[in-house]
Amino acid sequence: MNIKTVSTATGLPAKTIRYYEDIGLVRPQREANGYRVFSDTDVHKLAFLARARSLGFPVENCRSLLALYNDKDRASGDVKAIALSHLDEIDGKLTELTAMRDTLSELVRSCAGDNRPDCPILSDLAKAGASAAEESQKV
Amino acid sequence: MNIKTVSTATGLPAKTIRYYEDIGLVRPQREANGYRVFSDTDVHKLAFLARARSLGFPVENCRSLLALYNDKDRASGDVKAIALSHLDEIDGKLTELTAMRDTLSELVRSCAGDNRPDCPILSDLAKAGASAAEESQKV
DNA sequence: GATAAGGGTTCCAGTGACTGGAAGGTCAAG
DNA sequence: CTTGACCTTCCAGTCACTGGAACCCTTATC
Repeated sequence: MNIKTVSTATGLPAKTIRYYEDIGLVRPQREANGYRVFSDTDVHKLAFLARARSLGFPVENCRSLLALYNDKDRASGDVKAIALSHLDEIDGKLTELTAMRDTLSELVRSCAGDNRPDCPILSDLAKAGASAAEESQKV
Repeated sequence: MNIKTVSTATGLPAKTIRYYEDIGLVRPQREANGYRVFSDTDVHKLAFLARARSLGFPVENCRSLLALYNDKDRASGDVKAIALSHLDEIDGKLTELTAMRDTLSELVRSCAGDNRPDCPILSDLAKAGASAAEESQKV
């Protein structure tokens, strides 16, 4: 299998597949002409990676997950630990994004959005107490 | 005002403030010794930027917002347009992250997380139909 | 045999928004 | 005169690709 076929099969851009080889996630064979040849195992690995990435796992987590997948003596606890910490990460981002959306949608709601210059959005951004200085106090 | 003071006042790391100067968001004066001197206006600008960034606006949006803020003949509609498109962006990310979290928390829930190797998380990642190939079909 | 289309290859640079670190200049206090 | 806390610039690294240039290989067609 050449790279284009694998790209179509896994949904990963060819560039990404080459990148994954660069960082040692897959090691396809080479033909005499230098072309990569992917085995079914390679394709399976890449599909695994694509799925893990689509769940937002960082590449280094994907590497660990792949290693665990290939380790028949693994403990599912190790896998779960990675997943849990990633879930935590996601929950943190969700909290942050939700706060942003709430603030922002309120600002958008309150802005006339016409030809006049008065703008509650800009007023909010400029208002003294709202800077990140206070945000950082929280931590 | 020197950079440390401004950093404390705005909550922005000194490195970030220098970076903002690099990309032309602020233009502090210089003392004879080469030190940056920030006026109240500079500090106000930086606080504005900090607040806008904390709402997730990309730096280039911040630049536009700052320009609109300084333009007394602005139309609030221009501000609102930027905010709306950013809100859209955020909503997209929220949707994506929520989907990830739902999938992931279900997987975590179903995994024993003990010393045995059986792991529904890995099974899911490895399962054929779930690759990003199908995800990309949706688009 | 020339050529064009559609593969493949490598390598370099850029993305966003910083962040870390090295190497060195400045300043006030003791 | 030294210490320590400032300040400066510049270079490299982050993350996970992505774009593009420059070039090679294969197959089909003229």
